[in-house]
Formats: sequence, structure tokens, C-alpha cells
Amino acid sequence: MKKIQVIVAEDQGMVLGALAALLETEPDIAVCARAANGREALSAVGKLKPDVLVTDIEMPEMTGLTLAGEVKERYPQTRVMILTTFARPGYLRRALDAGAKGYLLKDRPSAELADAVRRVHQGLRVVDPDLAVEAWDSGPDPLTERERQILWRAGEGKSSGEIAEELHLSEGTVRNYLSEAISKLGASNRVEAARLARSKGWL
Amino acid sequence: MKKIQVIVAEDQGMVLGALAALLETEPDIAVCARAANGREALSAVGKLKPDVLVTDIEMPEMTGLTLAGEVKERYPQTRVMILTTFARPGYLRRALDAGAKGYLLKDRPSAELADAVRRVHQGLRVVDPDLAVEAWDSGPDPLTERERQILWRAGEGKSSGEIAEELHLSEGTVRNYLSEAISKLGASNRVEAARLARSKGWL
DNA sequence: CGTCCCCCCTGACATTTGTCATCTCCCTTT
DNA sequence: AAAGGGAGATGACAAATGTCAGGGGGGACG
Repeated sequence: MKKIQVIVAEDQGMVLGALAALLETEPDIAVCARAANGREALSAVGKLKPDVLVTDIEMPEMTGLTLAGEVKERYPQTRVMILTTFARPGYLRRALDAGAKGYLLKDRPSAELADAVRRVHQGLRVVDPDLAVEAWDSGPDPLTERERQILWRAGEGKSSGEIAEELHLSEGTVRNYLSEAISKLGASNRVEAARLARSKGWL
Repeated sequence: MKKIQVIVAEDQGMVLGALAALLETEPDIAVCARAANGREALSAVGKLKPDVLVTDIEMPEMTGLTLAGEVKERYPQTRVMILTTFARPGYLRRALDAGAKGYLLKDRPSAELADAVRRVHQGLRVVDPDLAVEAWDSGPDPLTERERQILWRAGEGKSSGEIAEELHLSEGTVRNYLSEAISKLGASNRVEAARLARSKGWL
């Protein structure tokens, strides 16, 4: 009997080790490699051609979302399952667009992990149902690329002037984009707008 | 030979289960209970009187820091070890003040966990060295209680007027406190001030 | 071809934010 | 009793922010 070969990617060492230990307790699953970031994960997938890649989203070097896209493109025999803290509609959408087969939240009971891996391995989709609903009715990302860039920086505490300089725009233009973003998101100032966009996974 | 009895508290189900699995692989450690929040953890500690409590900080119901204080007070035979994502000087200081014996980051390799548990069990202190240094030279929390309340709300995107109403203050007073906080933190506006304070663990 | 959308700009305006000096009240400490 | 010190307030001013109306110049698409 052949075990399901799994690679786990996760930047927090403690959590990486713990998840691996958890999966190793399953008789039909084997963790054939661990990766601390997206780049490592991609090269490990290239070398070992595992059945399933379980990956976090927010990681240094390469995001789990980018990673999912690369793996889908270059090693389509490996199915990707996202495992993340963030219940953000925008993340889910991007994950599925990038070819991920599963999207599981770290909130869920740990008993679900092995099962999700098995399902994804069988070619089924595994998507958190609550999040899927939320993703459905919160609609698509309303922000343009420029608005995203600017709102991101505003959320970091930068002034309109600083943002303008950084992006080689006039300050008035920056204020216009911010105003537009604020109204699109139904916020009442840049801070609230940035928080809202972040919570949706649009930033 | 008696195993070290450990309770793990962590609000992300997946991580909770994984950490428990990781600890269970050690021959001299037994996980006698799991808790999904601070309240659960406290009552479990009361019932089982474990040797060590490993707990996250940011949890619903009761913070790991509050929990540490309660356990220290009511069940001093149980040693508390904080296990968290956040390398924030203010968190470390509060944890130690609350009587925690260890402060470990989820960034660290998973191999360190069991060892840290053993050391804490022996009565030794385990503190992340880099963080300890940072905590040392970033000094103590410079904010007053009012400043903290106001800065927190400002960071959520509330306007001075809204904050004033919420706290039954005049708007001018709110602006004064914000101005004071901004200057104490060396920031150039409320957003940057809030981010800075958060990153230090003062919010 | 026209239309739409995105990008970028200007100028004007109202509002909010950040800063300072100054004042009252109340509570400690000496 | 006097001297501080914290919490809260006021008023005034400069600077940053948010909003509107308008105007260019593309690229995409029917």
C-alpha cells in the first residue's frame, strides 16, 4: 500500500513541525518534505513530485498563492491545498484562480486536515463552506491596481505626499485615488478603507 | 517513570491539534488536555493540575497573558509557557510580570518546543534571546491608559469625534492625547503611531 | 467609429488632523 | 497651606485629508 506523499510549506517553524507531526500520525500519509517558504516549497515539489502540497499563504520569498500558480503550471500532477489563518474572500478567489484544489482554515479542528488531504488527493475540491458563501456575496475586488497600491501605503501610515513621491504621481492624484477607494468600499476615511480591504483579502 | 503533564491552549484548532501531536511524539511528555481559549484552559488547569501550561496569547474569552496571571495566582504549581507568533517587547514584559516562566516564538524550529517544556518544568526560565534584547532596549511602555484607549480606536479608523463620543471626552481632548502619543512614539501621524505601538505590544 | 474604463492631472473647497499655549479641577505630597 | 501633577478642556492656527468638477490621453471592444 502506497502512502499519500505530502509536502508541507509554512513559515512558522513550530507550526510547520507540528503540522508534519500531525500528518505523520495518519497511517496512509507520509510527509516527504518540509519547506519554510514558497521558493523552497517549489523546488521540493520539483524534486519529489508529491501527491499533495499543503501550503500557508503569507510566507517570505514567495506567497502561497503565487506558489499554487507555479505548481499548477509546472507540476500539474501535484494538487495544492491552501491552509491558512485568513478567511478572506479575495484570498480564496485568488487561490482557486491559481489552480488550488483546496482551501482550509487553521481555525478548523485538526481532525479535518488528514481528510482534506485525502480528498484533494482524490481530485475532489475542498473549500470551507462559510468562506465560500462569504466570497460569493461580498463580490469581486472592486479596486483597481493603482487604488490597491495607494491604499496599501496609506494603511502603513504614509501621507499622501510620501505616497505621491514613491509612485511618481502628483499629490492631488493620490488624494483622488484614495477618495475613490474610500467611496467604493463605503468607508469614511483611508484607515477604515485599508482595514476593510485587508479583511477581504484585496490588499 | 512519570511523564510531564502538559495542557495546550491555542485558539486555532488546526494548530492546537498539531502542537499536541508534536508533543505527543516525545516519550517523556503527555498532553493531558487541550483548550481552545483562556477560560477553558483555566478550568482545565484547575481540574488536572498539570506540570506545564503551554499557551498562545491572542485568544478569545481570555488572553494568554491574563491566563498566565490567573494560573500563577491560583495554581502556582503549574508553570506557564507562552507560545506565540508575536515578537513584541510589551507582550514579553507583561508575560513575565504575570508570572510566565517561558516565552517562545512560533517562528522557532519545532525541535525546541519539547526542550523548552522540559526546562520550564524544571523551574528554569526560557526566553527568546533576541526578543529579550529588543525588549531591553526598546524601554517600557510610554503610553498612559487614556492614550492607549484612544490610539487603539484611532488605529481602527475612527475619527477624533467618534472616539470623543465613545469615551465621553471633548474632541479637542482626544486630539491632544493623540498628539501626545504621536510625539512620544516618534511617529508622524496617528496611523503610524498605532502601527508602531501595536508592533511593540503596547496596544 | 464610438464608448467605456483606467490612468493622470488641476484647482477649489470643506473638513479633519496635529500642535501649542493656557486654563480649571482635583488629588497627592510635602 | 503650598506646591506639584494628572485629567480634561478651550481656542487658535497650520497642515493634511477628503470631495467635486473638470479635463487630457490612451487601450479595449463592440
